Amino acid sequence: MIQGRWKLPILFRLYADPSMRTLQLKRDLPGISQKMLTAHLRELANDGLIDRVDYGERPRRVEYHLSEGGRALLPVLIAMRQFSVERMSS
Amino acid sequence: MIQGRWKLPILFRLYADPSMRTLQLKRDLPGISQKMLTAHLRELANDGLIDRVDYGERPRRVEYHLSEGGRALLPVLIAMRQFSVERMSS
DNA sequence: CGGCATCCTTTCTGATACTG
DNA sequence: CAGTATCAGAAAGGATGCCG
Repeated sequence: MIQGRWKLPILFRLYADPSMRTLQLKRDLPGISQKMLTAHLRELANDGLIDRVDYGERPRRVEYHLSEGGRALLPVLIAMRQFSVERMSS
Repeated sequence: MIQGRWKLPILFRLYADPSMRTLQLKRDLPGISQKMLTAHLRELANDGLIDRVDYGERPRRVEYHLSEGGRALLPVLIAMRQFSVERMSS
């Protein structure tokens, strides 16, 4: 489920910020393409890790956040962050 | 570092069994090809997550195990396993 | 604004045959 | 036994233009 160039960056972003709009995510993930952003968001949603909320407004407004199932992944993200911290200081 | 079809399976295997020979790994990872096994093992070793020990015997004997740096990844693996358990039962 | 469709390139993976 | 080399197909990723 987390295989993919931007899966973890997206999840970490939604971990830091509970609710993000599409364009916000795009801005906060320098280098990601529109295509991969939507593709990965769709996959994450299909896997039940994130929720997608379309407010049906004009202009469109779509928000993403970690789902309940996705929050079960938090221990993994936290452990990953800890790992990266340890790795930097060694 | 864990991106790749077999990276996590390999790491979990070395987590369960502290020392594994190449052919053992191949046997315990049904479907992996010789190429991907050695490629991934080399990458994991280059990233400092596993140690590779070549005993220089004939026939050859090469063993792999989690390195000290790789054991720093254990909390991640444990959290992942917990996640998968929770996911199954829901 | 958010997303699709298309095209193109790169990367990844697997099958097979071969070496010391 | 462990690893390499080569080839071919599949998959992933990026750039661009278009739509409601």
